[in-house]
Amino acid sequence: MSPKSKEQFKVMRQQSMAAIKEAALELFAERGYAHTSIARIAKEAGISKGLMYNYFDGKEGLLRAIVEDAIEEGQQLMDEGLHTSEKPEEQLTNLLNLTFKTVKDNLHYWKLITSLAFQQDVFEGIQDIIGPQTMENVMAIIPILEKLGYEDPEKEAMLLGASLDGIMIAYMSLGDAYPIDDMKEYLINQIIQKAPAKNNK
Amino acid sequence: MSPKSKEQFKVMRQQSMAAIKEAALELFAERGYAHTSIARIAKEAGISKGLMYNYFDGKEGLLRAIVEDAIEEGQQLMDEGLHTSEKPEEQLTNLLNLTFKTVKDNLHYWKLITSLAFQQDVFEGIQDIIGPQTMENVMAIIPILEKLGYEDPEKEAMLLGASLDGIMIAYMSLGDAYPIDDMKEYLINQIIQKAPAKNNK
Amino acid sequence: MSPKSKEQFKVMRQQSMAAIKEAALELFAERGYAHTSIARIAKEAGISKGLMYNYFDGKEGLLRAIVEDAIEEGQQLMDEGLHTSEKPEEQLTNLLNLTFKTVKDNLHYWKLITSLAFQQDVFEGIQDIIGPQTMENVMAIIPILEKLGYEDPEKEAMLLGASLDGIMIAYMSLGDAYPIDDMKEYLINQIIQKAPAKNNK
Amino acid sequence: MSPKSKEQFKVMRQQSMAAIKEAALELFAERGYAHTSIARIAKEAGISKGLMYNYFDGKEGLLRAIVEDAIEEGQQLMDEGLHTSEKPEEQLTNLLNLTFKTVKDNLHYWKLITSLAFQQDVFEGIQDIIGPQTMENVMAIIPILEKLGYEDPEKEAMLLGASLDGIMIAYMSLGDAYPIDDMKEYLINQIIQKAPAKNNK
DNA sequence: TATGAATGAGTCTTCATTCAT
DNA sequence: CATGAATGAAGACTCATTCAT
Repeated sequence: MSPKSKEQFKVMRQQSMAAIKEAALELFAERGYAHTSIARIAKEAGISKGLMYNYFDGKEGLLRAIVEDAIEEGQQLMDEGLHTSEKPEEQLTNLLNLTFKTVKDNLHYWKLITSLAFQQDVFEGIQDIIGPQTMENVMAIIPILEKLGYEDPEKEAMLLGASLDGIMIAYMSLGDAYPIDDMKEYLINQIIQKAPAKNNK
Repeated sequence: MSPKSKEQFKVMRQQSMAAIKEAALELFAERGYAHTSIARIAKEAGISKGLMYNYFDGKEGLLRAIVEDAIEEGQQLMDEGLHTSEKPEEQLTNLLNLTFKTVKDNLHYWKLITSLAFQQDVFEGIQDIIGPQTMENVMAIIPILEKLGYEDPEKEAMLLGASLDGIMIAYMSLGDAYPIDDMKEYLINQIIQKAPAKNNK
Repeated sequence: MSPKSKEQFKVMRQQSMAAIKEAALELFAERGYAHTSIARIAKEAGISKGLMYNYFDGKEGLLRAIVEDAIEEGQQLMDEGLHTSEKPEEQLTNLLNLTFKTVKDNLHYWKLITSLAFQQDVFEGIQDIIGPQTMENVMAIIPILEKLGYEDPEKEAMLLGASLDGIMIAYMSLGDAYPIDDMKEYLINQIIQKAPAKNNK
Repeated sequence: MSPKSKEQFKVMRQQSMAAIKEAALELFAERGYAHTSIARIAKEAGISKGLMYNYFDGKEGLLRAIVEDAIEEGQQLMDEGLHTSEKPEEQLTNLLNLTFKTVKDNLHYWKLITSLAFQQDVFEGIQDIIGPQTMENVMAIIPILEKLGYEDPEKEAMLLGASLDGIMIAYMSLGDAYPIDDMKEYLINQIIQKAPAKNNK
């Protein structure tokens, strides 16, 4: 009733929601959305099944909330990466380094996102969130590639986006058996070296 | 005196199996394995639920049969592509053209295969079939890239494999909104052009 | 069309029916009626599922046919046992020896009959066959026990019947771990020895 | 603020479990395990199909829980029967009276146990519970028979066990048409009378 | 706010039986 | 007479969701 207890409730609410999302994220990513039960999530999060329905709009709503979090976080990091330097080589290097770091640090998020990306059995709302975001990321890279002298920076950006997706998928599938750091270095080098250099007056 | 001949039975069986696999392939690819019910497959294939169990070892067995078909077909095409020319540029061009054509012609297969490739909720046996096959395809490209003068053909092959995966995924997600043919041309050109040319004499 | 082929058909018919009953008996006895499928019986008997329905009235009809065979055979042996001697001790000994031998030689039959005897989930017709037969066997022993001097031969016959049932069940459950031959000797001795001796002159 | 208390939940659980076990016991005993469906049990118990799975590990788990209850109860009564007197005749009389009373009072339990005892289509775990228990009961009787002067108390105990089994089966099959009380009296008398009397100085 | 008992629709799977040939 | 493909009803089991407290 008192303002203080309202504040306390809010904190508890946040904690519970975070716990639920964290548990669900890990389970969705590792075992798949369909094979993860609400009961299991609740158990892992240390709360009751019923409580989940106080905070999220069912299982689907929970998934949506997680995906939205992931997108938001991804966007923030992408923005940071773009504003660290003026030199396109460094911008690109920073951006890719950041991308790889982010994926490695938040493997659960990316496993989930990627697996949802082309699962048609997932609720439509989710696809509508993921698709545009990918587009945006590609768009952000175009100016950098332009400055590097690429004649067709749109295509190169799309190719880079596809390569990144492919590398991430391999990494997610194979785990540490995949030489992701070597691939990162190789990818960055290739993009910078094959760029028409003279443009860089 | 006149029971159905063995030949007749064989034909019936093969027709039913084909109908079931065809219906299941489309549904698995478009709606996902988990969200496709046996009842739906049977309805789509025009047979009863029970008949599926005469031919396949449950839902999982059906999936496995479909995947094995896909792998087998993919392998055949890959082999063909490698033996059409001696020039590495042509070999690569042929191989990639063939790959893109195959994927476009058998979109259901590839959607399914790709979606399974990093779905954790799928049975282990399936993963064990898909993984090695991908490896083999990458290995087959290494010698071609070597002849093209690449210093690190293994890495370049892995990068190419990843790029292909990424392009295919985008195409599968976005459909004809994705300029897959342009991407193919661009990819082929890039790989050939950025190859250390002098090696070729 | 010719008489000869009619005869041949009859022989084939008998062979097929016998093969089916034999296979079904073993499977029913060892795995239970409910857990034995028609498909399995047909496979074991080396015939097709459909053929079974030419000879028997479904799964239940098959069971009934087998039980009737068993009852008939049991009755024959019981009759033989009664007419081998005039001395009640020998009659009893013969009868029990024969009973034990029959059960051991036709374990499948007796396992099946006994398991059916107090399974309420079995079709009513079956119970109606088994119950009276048991009664008859008990009745047949009464005169022997009377001659042995028992004051209450009906009760003693019922007790003997119950003991036999119990021993058989233990043997069927435990197999050769149960000392059935020792039990037989012991049972026969007990019945003869505890009989009021003076009658025996 | 006021969720249901743990105590309340516990009561609810126990009520539901008891209702389920009670309904299942009766149905299993009267219609057989295989022919009793979960749906029927739920209907009879007045709960939903799903609830059963909250408390028991499937149909088999339910059966096991019931059997374990029966075994436990049986063991308790057996222990009581042994400690009421020092005279072997009275001990035996008490034990058998108690056994018959228990069976009559808990007919469902004993029908179920007995029918399971030699049903091959029942899960192995169940057999492993029933077998040893039967053995124990037989062993407990040996010392009493020894005191009564039997030369071979092991065999006599096994015979007694078998007779009891046989009587119970007849009673279970025929119901009140079987003179179970007369049989009890007769059995007790026979065992005591045929015992080598002089031992009893 | 929080709990977890209860629900019931939906799923996979089995199998006795039918039937065209 | 003989086959085995095909059927479909029935059963066990799962799990997202609701609700009384």
